[in-house]
Amino acid sequence: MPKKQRHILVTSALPYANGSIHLGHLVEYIQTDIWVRFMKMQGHLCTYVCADDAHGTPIMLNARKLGITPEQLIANTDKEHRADFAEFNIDFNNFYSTHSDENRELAELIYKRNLDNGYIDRKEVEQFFDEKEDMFLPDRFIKGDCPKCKAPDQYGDNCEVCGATYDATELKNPYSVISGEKPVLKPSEHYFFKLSKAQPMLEKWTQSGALQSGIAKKVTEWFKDGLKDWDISRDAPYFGFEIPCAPKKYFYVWFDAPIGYMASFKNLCAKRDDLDFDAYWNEGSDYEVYHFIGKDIVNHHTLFWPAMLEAAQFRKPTAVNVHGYLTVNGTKMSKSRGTFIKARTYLEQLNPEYLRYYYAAKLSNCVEDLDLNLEDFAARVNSDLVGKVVNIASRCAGFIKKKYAGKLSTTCTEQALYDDFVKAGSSIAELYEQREFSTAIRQIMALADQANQYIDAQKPWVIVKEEGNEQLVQDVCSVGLNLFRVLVCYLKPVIPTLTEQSEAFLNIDAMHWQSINAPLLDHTINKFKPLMTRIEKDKVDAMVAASTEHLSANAEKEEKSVTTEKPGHDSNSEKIADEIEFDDFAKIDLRIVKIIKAEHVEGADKLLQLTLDLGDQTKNVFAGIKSAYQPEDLEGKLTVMVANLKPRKMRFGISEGMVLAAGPGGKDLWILSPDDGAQPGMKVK
RNA sequence: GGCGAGGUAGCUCAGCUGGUUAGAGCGCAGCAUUCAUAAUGCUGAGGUCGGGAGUUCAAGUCUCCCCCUCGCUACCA
Repeated sequence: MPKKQRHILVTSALPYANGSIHLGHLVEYIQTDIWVRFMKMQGHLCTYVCADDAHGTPIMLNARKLGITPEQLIANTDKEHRADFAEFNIDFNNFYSTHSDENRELAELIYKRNLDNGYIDRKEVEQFFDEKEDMFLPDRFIKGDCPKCKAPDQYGDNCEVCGATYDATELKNPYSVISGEKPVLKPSEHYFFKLSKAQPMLEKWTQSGALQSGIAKKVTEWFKDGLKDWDISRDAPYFGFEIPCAPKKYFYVWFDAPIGYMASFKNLCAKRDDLDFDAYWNEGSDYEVYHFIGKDIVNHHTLFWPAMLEAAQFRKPTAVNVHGYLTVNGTKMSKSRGTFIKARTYLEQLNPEYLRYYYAAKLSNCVEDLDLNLEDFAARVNSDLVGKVVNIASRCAGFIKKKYAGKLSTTCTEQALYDDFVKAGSSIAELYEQREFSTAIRQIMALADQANQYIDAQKPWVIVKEEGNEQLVQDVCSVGLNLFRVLVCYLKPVIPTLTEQSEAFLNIDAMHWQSINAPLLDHTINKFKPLMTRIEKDKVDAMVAASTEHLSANAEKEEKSVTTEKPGHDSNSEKIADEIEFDDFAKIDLRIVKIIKAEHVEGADKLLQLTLDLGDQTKNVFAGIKSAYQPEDLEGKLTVMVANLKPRKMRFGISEGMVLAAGPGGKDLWILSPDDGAQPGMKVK
């Protein structure tokens, strides 16, 4: 029965135009592409758009390094990305760029409406500035020593060694990655999107069923402390769009990136009569819009983006579908292990449909990570696709071709079996729609087993030897090929190329979901050619070898420290840290201080606020020692502090250093005290 | 430290609202078969369902505690 045709717009996250597509990216594009192909097979008007995310400082600087313009850089990347996607059969209806006229117009329009509706604020902020390069530095372009574990050369947002997150201004010995100079703090006026104003709407929308339950729950955490306004401007020089009426101020790349979804679609609408931009995007539209994204950008798509849309009187997404990360052989992708595999490296060795199938066989609608176990990958694909599915055609085709001139029987002798296969389609369709691909695949493979069992039970290779069985052999093999046709139809969203070749072999038109309702009878097929060959281990090995980068000893150590050891909690078993130079130690200015005031902090469970006398000055320090000390017990005591620790903004004020204490925590915590005679301000050395 | 997700056969994973001897595929062992790209079919071995306690007539499935993995987050200075 014909269902109502739905109008569906689907997007995958925009790949950044500063790097190559790798197998991690492909989880998302393959997941989305399968879903879209399925929807199209159902007869819906489903449109899949994407674009390169082309703006931002990294692109600007990388272009500069290569001695080309950012426009040239993104044009090169565009070409590369398109080629990779095309070979992986990612069938975008449009692949565009955020650096486009449509995107500029839409970004300006959305910004203007946001402004008119009172969602834009201006505030002065202090940021690191590279005086030599004459530019403000994003977090990733400032490095320094981790304020927590002191690991050198850490980025301005978080430490890859100990995992701490912090503001760039907290880094010790900061330097600009671009010039190497020490950055200075400089004020600048920034434009903010008032996310706080959208919070009531978001609290409702995020719990309305548009998100997976796990994601919806996580999002509620962000609401607890109130949403912070979002900085959407960057100062020149910046590769992006200038903000209207704000010279030298540019839209932050993350502001115009999601607008790129709309821009790509708008660009497509101009080329197609059957797509009306407004019908999809105007407030109150009952057409469907879905975003497929990874779990790393949930906040952008569940908070910023719907808020921007709401504040610009556009409709919000129907749903945001989040998937997990890819791991390879059970761990994070790693360059030194050769598991950071680029799309192109894969394509040089292996058939893209292998990967599409393997991902499909493991994807569900949950946010769980997906593991590409390379051994399992080969075993699974070889067994399922080559051994089971393709084998059905292969073992029947010969008889039909040789003995019956390629002609299938005029009747189906196993109508009940065939009908079972057709019936299974509704459950499989439901699973595809729900993005439960792994379950769908399992059901399809169970059918493939049944088909092989049927052929095995009939043994056409035996009966063919007896006189008078001509019709029976033809019937059995015709049933086999008809079952094969159903299987391939169900797999079509996953392995479109194999399906296409099968359609050519079966001599039929491109299949849609209803094509297999009745078996092929009295129909001539073409010669069978191997549809898919097995994955050879050498190819997988070659791919890993080609992906293996031999890192410098230093980088390798860094990578190791990320994946293995974490700081232990048991103080007694804590290993002595790596050896340091005296100079490293000398950087730490330890001083004797007198606690002249100690008090409780309103609203803090663990902190005490200490006022410390260093002789010639006093410092304010928040210390997490409330569990072990009463304020009155501390006042008047001498202790030791790190006096040159960079001040850190905490929830309750600025902390200008730290006092030293030992112990596992809780009540077992002891601050240090000097022997009698030490005076406040004395340097500890 | 808090929150979330997860820990089920060698591998990849199913197990809904608690209910008979815990499942599938792959791998492995044996048998059959040789139409098919060494493909297929049958049979079998393999798990104290992360650990412990509890609720219950009954727990992989519910509660509590603990351990491990992965995220996010913090009063981490």
